[in-house]
Amino acid sequence: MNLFAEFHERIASILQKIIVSGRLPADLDLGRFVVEPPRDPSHGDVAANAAMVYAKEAKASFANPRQLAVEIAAALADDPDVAEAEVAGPGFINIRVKPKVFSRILRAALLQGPEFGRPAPASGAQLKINIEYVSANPTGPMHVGHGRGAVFGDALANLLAFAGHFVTREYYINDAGAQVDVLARSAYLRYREALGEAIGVIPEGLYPGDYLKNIGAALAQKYGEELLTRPESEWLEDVRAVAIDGMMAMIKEDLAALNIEHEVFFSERSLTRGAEGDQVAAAIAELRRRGLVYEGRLEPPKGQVVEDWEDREQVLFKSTAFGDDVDRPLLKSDGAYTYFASDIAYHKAKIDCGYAVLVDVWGADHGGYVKRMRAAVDALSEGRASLDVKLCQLVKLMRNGEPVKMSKRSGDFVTLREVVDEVGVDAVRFMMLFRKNDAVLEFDLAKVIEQSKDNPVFYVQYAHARTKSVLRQSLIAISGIDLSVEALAAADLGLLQDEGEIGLVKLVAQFPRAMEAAALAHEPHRVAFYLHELASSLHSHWTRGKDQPQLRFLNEERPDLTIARLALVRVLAMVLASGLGILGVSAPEEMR
RNA sequence: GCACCCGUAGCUCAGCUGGAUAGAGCGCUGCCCUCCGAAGGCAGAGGCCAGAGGUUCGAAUCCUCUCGGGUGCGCCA
Repeated sequence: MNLFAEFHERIASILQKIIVSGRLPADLDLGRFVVEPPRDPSHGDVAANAAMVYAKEAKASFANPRQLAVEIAAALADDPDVAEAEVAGPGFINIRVKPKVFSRILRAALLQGPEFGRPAPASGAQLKINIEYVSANPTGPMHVGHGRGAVFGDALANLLAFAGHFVTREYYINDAGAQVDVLARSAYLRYREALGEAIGVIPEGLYPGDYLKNIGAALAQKYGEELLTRPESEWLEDVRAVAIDGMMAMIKEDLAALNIEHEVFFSERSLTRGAEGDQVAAAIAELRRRGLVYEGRLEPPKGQVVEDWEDREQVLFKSTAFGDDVDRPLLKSDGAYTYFASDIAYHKAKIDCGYAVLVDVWGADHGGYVKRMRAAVDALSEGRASLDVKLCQLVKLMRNGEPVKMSKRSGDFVTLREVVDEVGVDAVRFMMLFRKNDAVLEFDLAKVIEQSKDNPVFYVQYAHARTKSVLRQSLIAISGIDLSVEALAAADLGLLQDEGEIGLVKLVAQFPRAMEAAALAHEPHRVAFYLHELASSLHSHWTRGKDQPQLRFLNEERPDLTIARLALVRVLAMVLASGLGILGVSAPEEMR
């Protein structure tokens, strides 16, 4: 039940009648106006801009937007839910709803529980969505930047699932490029070390991290000294496989520490070595069939020196036909596929799976790659699928306002795991979601564990704990009280008349709309900000009970009012828990 | 040189796919605990929304240009 969506429908049907009467054009797009909570509460509960949006189309029959607004408002006044509908400013329609509407919403929220805010399945808006995130190279442990993409992708997946979509969480394993060969060589060195050899300093060009020692040991365990005497060409493949498996196991552990679990791990290597043959070749052939692949030359990039530029004829994808800046090569000079070619095949596989929406979560340093990827998806899907690439900006790790030194020395950097272990999952997840994905994030290790109002994680969790505290308290203070959903739903919710209570109810009424908007925009941070606002409103109302005891939730002289208030408190607890659940952050019962 | 992202209070950031007098936290000033959890709240000061044009009933939001910061620019992934 979404109050604002309901009024959008009602106003649309009023407009429809005006259309039938011939005073508005028949082809009017009734989705263009918005119905929203007004920023200023004195403007009422619901505001619509329909009259102004259609001012141009209404010109023939209405002298000005206000006149159209007056007609709409007059029609709305007959609505049994409307207490008052008036026209303000250049043509805003401000609606004040009857108290029973809020009682109804509160009751619906109680009865729907965790389902509150989820669009009805009948809305027909469910999409098959694939969201690919993390996809860190399997060559080392994840750092904090990876963590941001991981948390963002995971919360977005939760959000889209909450919004009723069919969501698949996917990880693309870059196990085919040159860097996994480097990984294999690095692991081989550790293997020799594990067998007792003194390997000295790790040579330039190999991964130096200590985390490879385990892989070396595993190799020694599995192969004994067997690989020592063989040439690289004979051990590379096996060592690589073991190393990649080991790295992926490590990455999965790091993700598990953040409560993240992917459903699909898609191997880049499988695109060319899998059961389905060479899917990259197939994808290129597909594009070629559509006349989007040709042999040609590229200009060297201007404004920067490319030392070993070799002007040669190459196989190009005509991505400029889909908005890219230049056409992109599909084959390297040695004849192997470019990474882009593999990625085209990978996205083709997702499209062929029937996904209507593809979401890729990347680091901001891959921004230059977005246009060509979207071009490829547009070319291959022919409108059946859309691609949204979400770029996550970097994370600046701080401690008490001072940047944390990231030593460039061999493999010595702050890992994601270290941060999670230090401050906890909830703090990491919430803080990374309390910022827009494309804004640089300052992450202060000291502040996120501070238990005060300037730490939004605790601020919101504390609000939830407080609601639970009241419910616990009520059981002690009022003997025989029934806190079941059914009993609370039967309360006379019209007794909630204090402005603080009404403000809270109104925020609850906005929850479905806020979640829907966040899902539509692919912006989970909006969930975090909604929760922060709700928490703030609760804390504020709570403190009013200090000076005005009659405002406290528990009022022994007014059992009917107390039950109504507890119904509100229970809904608040549920909405907070629901929102925190989308973010993947826990909702503690108490925080003493 | 080109493309993409960012520029909002002293600091860190929101601003609900164009709405009404631009918001929050920190910091600063002054307040509120015999009382459901003060890990909280209230009040005040603080802004040419980088700048200039344009689009329209209406712009922090959309378009163009300028300035400033970041990222990237066949064969790396």
